[in-house]
Amino acid sequence: MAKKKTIYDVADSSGTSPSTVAAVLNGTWAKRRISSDTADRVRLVARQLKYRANRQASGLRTARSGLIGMVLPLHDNRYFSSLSQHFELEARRRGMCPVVVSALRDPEEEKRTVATLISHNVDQMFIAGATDPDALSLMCAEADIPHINVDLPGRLAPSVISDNYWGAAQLTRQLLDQQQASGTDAPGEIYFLGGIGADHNTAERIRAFRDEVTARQGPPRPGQVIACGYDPLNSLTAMRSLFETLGRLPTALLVNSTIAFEGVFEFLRTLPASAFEDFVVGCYDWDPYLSYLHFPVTMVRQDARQIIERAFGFLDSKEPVTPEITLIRPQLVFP
Amino acid sequence: MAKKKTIYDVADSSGTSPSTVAAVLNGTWAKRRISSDTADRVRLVARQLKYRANRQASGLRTARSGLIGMVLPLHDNRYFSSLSQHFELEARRRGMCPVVVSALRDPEEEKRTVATLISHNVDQMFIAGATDPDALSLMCAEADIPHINVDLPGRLAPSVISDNYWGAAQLTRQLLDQQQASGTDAPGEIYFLGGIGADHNTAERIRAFRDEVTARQGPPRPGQVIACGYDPLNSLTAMRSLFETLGRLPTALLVNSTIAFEGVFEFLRTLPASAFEDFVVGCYDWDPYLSYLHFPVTMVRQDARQIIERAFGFLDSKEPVTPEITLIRPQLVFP
DNA sequence: ATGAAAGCGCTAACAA
DNA sequence: TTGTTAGCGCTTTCAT
Repeated sequence: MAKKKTIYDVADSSGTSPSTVAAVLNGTWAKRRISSDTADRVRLVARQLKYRANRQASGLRTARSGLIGMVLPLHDNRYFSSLSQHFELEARRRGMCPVVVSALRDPEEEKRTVATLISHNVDQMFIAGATDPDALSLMCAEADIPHINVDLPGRLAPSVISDNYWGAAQLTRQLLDQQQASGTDAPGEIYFLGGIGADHNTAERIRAFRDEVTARQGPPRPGQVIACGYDPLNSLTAMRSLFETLGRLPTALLVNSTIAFEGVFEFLRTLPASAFEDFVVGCYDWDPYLSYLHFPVTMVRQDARQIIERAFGFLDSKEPVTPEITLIRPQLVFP
Repeated sequence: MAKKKTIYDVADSSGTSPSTVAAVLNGTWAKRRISSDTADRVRLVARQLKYRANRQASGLRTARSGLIGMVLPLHDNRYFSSLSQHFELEARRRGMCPVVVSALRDPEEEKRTVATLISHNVDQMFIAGATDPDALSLMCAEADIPHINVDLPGRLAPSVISDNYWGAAQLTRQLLDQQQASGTDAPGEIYFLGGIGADHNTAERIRAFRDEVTARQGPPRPGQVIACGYDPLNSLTAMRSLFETLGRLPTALLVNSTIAFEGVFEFLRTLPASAFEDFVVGCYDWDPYLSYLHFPVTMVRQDARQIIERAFGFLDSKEPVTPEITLIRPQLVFP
């Protein structure tokens, strides 16, 4: 293979110097007042030689890279992939190369990932849905890399997250309204299912659920909140035992994630149509097909676009960095 | 902020030399036969100083980067995100840092993306679902970067893609069987809807559809294949006008993608249950919720894991590179 | 308006 | 077993 061309090759072939070539080719143009003659010649030769800049070299020199990193739990999840999609869009708009890496909610993997990205000198970092955002924050801080938390809040950097409390409150209220309309709003009749109590987002949603239920029906029993995790298998089991305990469906149910909903539905589908007569259900998170089931589902759709835009807003601004939390309201999607 | 530590700092503080430090810290360990004493001392000091290797520098020197790139159309699509998820997994397993960038099926964006990745000296490249794989192949070849096509085949590098013909043939046959079972298998009664005829994958699926239909009922009329694109709005319109033309649903329908299916369903849901009596439907591509609709849907699930694994197989092997196409059979998912 | 040269942090000969 | 040194390709003073 032909050896890679460098600015020296271009300089030689165009009868100029490396520094001139560099200036012409990377827009430092203005500083050095280069004649448009030379500039044109350099560009021509560069094209002929198929010169390609080496970002490692320029990065080494400038201590920057043009890369912007994002650690993400997973790709195959509608909400997360929506985050990364918008992240890439905004990164591009800023002339940077987005680098999204998933770390599977594994704390060690998250740290390794961040360390790797730092070693490649990413200019900025998005920490999305990390299990321990602050640990990653520290790493970034030590490397002097501007960074921001997204989806889950941290204490050491600005965080832009969904307003989980608000979203869950709206959804709960909606379910309670529907319940009331069908006259089945007896205390103890609405349930929250799915998620992990220790998780910040789930905790906020549960808090909202409790508050709203309390306002209408008095404080819920502990058994009304079933934080059985996200796995469909768990939610299937939980749903089945709930049904067996009650001898029927609850009159209202809030499912915490589309994934948990899969398990719930797996059970629901086994029931006859009559079982759904006085049943209202909602899901925190959105999936187009959820609106296509044989009973209506109210959903909460998180605003990935706005979350990302606001997050970039923090990184773009030259304001001093304070670890404030910005809440972005999700959208209620009616059946 | 404290200035960044280099191997020189570590060398000084540990009373050794830069090359020793480098050797200890990056596993060149074996070549230089370093005493475990020095090694330990170096590692200790490195930790104390919070030394972090600079991959740009080492990459510049070695003409490698430890990065492995992937260009992808989109993130928010179950199949693609499944591809990237497996890609990352395998990349990690090989000690490389995966860099996935989406280019929105925009040929220019694809080229820009690949150029950027090349300029960062990625060691290998995955070209997934690109609009013009060969253009990207050429760029990689010029930069001497081993690369591979995935999801869509190219002529200049090995390609690992779904066996679209096989999958669509299976699906079509399944639909024809069901149709036959209900005695509605009159010629002209099965339709293919969605996708773009010019797209390789769609073309293969249509070819299979044609062949299977021909075998059973004789060649389909042109109108039985409706390649109206992927947009749900288009498929909604197409579906509606098909219904109006026939005065009812066709007895069998193969929808080419879950996205197109959204539009189809948007129309179907407006119909009374009676309309579905003699209706069988299949979808090329998989979504868990599609099995939850009020009528059964047979799906084709592409095997992202195997596609990625085989693709890595090509890159791992030292065999001479030939632009062969490897077909991976998808899985038929029954309702 | 342009060139020369130092140096970013690391690796790999080559010495010792 | 370890140290010295010459680059990798680029940017950036400082000269001219």
